[in-house]
Amino acid sequence: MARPRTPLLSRERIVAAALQLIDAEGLDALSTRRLATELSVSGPSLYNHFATKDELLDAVVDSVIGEVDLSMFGAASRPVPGSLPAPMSGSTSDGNGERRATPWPDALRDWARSYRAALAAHPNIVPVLAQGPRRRPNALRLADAVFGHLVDAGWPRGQATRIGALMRYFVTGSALASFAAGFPADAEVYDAADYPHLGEAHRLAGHRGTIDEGAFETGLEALLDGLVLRYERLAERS
Amino acid sequence: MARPRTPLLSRERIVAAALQLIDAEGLDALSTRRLATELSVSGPSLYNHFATKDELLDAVVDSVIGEVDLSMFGAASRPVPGSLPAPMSGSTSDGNGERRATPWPDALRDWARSYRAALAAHPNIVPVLAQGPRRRPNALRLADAVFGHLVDAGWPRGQATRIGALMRYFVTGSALASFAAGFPADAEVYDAADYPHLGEAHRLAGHRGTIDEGAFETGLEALLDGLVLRYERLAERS
DNA sequence: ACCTGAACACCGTTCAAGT
DNA sequence: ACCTGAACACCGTTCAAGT
Repeated sequence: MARPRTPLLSRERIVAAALQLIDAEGLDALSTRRLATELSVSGPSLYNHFATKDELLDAVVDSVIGEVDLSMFGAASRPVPGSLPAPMSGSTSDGNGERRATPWPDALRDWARSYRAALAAHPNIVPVLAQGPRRRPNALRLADAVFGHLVDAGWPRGQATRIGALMRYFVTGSALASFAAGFPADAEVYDAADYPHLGEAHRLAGHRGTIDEGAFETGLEALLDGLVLRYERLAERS
Repeated sequence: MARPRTPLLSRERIVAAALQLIDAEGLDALSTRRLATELSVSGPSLYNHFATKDELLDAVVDSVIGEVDLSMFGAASRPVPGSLPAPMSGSTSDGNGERRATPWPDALRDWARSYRAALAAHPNIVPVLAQGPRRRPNALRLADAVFGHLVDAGWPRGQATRIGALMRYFVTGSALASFAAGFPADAEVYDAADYPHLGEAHRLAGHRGTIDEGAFETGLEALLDGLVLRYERLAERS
């Protein structure tokens, strides 16, 4: 066949197929040869669009991060060329055309939920994603939006950095793997002599959705309460 | 050579070499053939000691979790056969020989720090470890100790489960990857037009130790403050 | 019981060749 | 520019053979 008149592949098509494969069968199932087969081309064809498998993975990760809503920070959530700019819902206009920024705890809460939802939809790729923004544009935009909003809200830059970090810790940790599903459903595992308090642990996996979401929400609200406390102490000193 | 009089390998030696390889060169560098070479044996030899590579990885993960201090919960931290039982430092004896359990926020704080330290020493294996306890004895002991302590402290079982989960989210998230090191040290990356607030981000990687630890400590204390608030509300209602 | 080499079905990546 | 098949140096795992 050699070169067709209209290209068989595109970066977008490759990224979408890769994500689908990772979601369905895990990170280990993504091989360049398998992916190529899925796309009905030969293995080496992919190298016309990505220099290495790592570069492809970077693109997959950034496409997932692109799904995170950043509008509460007054930023467009997606830098995809040609896409419409998002409305500035991070600031609400009052009757006089003035803008009020979303209070930072509310912005952080909404963002964290959207962040978790985007990642939890693709848990198998979270280990790659957690490596940080690196040179991935959507990940850098996310970091920029969070940091900028916190600084604008009055947090010192050093504190704002730490808050961005600890929020990422919590969200990526919660999306990396289900807590409840980590406990085998087989009651035989939990020998009372070895694990006296895990007698009911075999029931956890059956409720994984509610347990994981409950833990995330409890942790998120506790974290925000603790940060509000620190913010108030900050104000007292000035 | 065939079978030697004294075995060349043991599970312990294999696990130690595997962890060393993962720490030094990453999870991808661990191949059964490479590991065998490191141990001066041929590839298939490992299959006399572990049924699969996954089983070997499970053993590596559990050896890391075995390093986590659980003594603040009044539990031995390591179930290794033949090891001495840890002192019951989770309860402190007073002058009358009575035992007082460590207050749960203090126990949780000490445990979280030890947990993070153990994982942060081996970040490359955290994605595997975050899959949950499964059938790994040290991981099950850890879950048992945390849950038991919280329930004994008066937390309802459902809440205790969620707290165990959200603590794991935060600790694994913080150990999975450095926040600071995720930002390239190259100032060229942070185009002011695209990322208006990241003008100093290229300096982050240089301070990775202090930034990551500061974020962890801030998040941990905020989380504990938020949980104490909830614990007080719990007491009010009864 | 515990090691070996040979073998099988895979990998990521390079490269010359085709249009 | 974009695809192909052949090739290279790797994988995890099985298995018959050796002591």
